Amino acid sequence: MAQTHAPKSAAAKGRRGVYEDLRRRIVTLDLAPGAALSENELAARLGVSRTPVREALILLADEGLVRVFPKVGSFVSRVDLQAVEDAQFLREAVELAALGAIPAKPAPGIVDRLVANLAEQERAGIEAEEFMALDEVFHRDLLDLSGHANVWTTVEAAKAQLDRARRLGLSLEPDPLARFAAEHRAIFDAVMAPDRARARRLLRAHLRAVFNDIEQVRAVSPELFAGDPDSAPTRRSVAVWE
Amino acid sequence: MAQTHAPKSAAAKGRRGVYEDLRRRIVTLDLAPGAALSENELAARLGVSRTPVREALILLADEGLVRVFPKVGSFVSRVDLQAVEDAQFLREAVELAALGAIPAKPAPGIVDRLVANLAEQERAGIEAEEFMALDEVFHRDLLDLSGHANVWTTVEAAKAQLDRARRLGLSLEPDPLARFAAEHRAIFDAVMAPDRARARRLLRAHLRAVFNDIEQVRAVSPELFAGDPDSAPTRRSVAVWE
DNA sequence: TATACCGCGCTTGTATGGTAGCGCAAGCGT
DNA sequence: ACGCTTGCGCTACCATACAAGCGCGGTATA
Repeated sequence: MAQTHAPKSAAAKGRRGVYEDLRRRIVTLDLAPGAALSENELAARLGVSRTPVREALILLADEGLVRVFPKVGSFVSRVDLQAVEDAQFLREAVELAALGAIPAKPAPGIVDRLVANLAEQERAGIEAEEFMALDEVFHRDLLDLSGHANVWTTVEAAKAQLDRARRLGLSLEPDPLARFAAEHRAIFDAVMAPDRARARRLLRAHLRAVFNDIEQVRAVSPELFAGDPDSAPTRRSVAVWE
Repeated sequence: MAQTHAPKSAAAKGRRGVYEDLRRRIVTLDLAPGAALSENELAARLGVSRTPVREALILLADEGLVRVFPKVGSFVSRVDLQAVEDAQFLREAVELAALGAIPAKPAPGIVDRLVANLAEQERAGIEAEEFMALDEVFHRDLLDLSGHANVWTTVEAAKAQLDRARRLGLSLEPDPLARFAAEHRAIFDAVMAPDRARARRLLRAHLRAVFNDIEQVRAVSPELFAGDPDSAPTRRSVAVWE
């Protein structure tokens, strides 16, 4: 955990910058579920005042990635199985509906992007982080084909819940990336065939693959999951030598 | 427009109170699309400081009900046809998917609530506002039957976009409430039959009924709709004698 | 030793002050 | 009379100060 000394964020300041930074660190598990998020500490570390930090936390709380206990503290949300299941349900509903709304002649520009994207995914020796980004764009473009690209923001929020769970289980399989890429390719082919029924079946199976791993992770690292839905946080006093 | 004099909101203060108050006034068209929402003015009118007002506006902007132009002003979002269509798409996808996830033996408690709700809807001489509230609970409970009640928050956000459009067209039909109630009844009967295919068909038709009116409204009151997607607001100087 | 109590430090929530930026409008130059 | 410039008032944005509340930890007490 390389803790750089002072300002730390060369990226964009302001509410937007803080939001994006925190969100990225949460979904990538750089900030573990349950971690404390003190407004003061974050403000000092990011080199801004409490205001933009606080506003970013409010947005993240609204998104379900942060839990705020008034007058007590703010924390990274633990992985709630019900929340993951709900996110899965929402995403599946939207993406499958989008499949049915794709016109007979899809927009060529988007199709080209998807083709290039798939090629990148199948590149040998690709890193997990890069693959996740490509995965995101793939599903986004798939939604874009239906003409409802704006709905992505909603799917994205649900996807955040799923991604945390997915990353927990990434190490359980030898090479999941190649499998995901193959599934993406199969889905794309079915869409372009066009074979709607097959596309639906494949996409549904692809989306549901997440749950295979998550239960195993729960057995290994139960502290990352929410036991009591409304459990209160606790405070700890630690002695330091400055 | 009865402008009460001073504190105006006897309801809950704080961020939550301001948010709920503003949201209610926006979706009920009490605050018209395009209306200016000055932090200072709202803070003064609601009897709180700018901070909770600002935070509420941020949440509303994230929800798409408010548009913020930095250093210029905040305004109630105009009705964007694309946004309405996207909200429709999302809601349809989720609610139809929920229909498919309803178990063979639905939870009796929820069913009882639905039965009572339908009876209320069919009451003679019911007010529009009260009916809208019942409509909300009806669809919420329908989602609850599938076991994914938490997804309602997302549907609710989409519904806000739709409700504004719907209220604009409420006066175009002699008695739309009775028709809505009848459709609700038919959907509920199909769900309980159970006849999934019929339920799907009826629910889809019910949800899409909104668009029948909205185009007519656009012809009558174009200023409520967004022309240019990214049109900038303008400032006006008015002379007053205090 | 076990237990009730009270204070203190931390937290978020709210209020207020200062800053930068935008758009209009009046005023100057042409 | 027309176009450019400059000033002004407003805005949202960020920083800071103040207030209120919760929970732990030490202390006094049974």
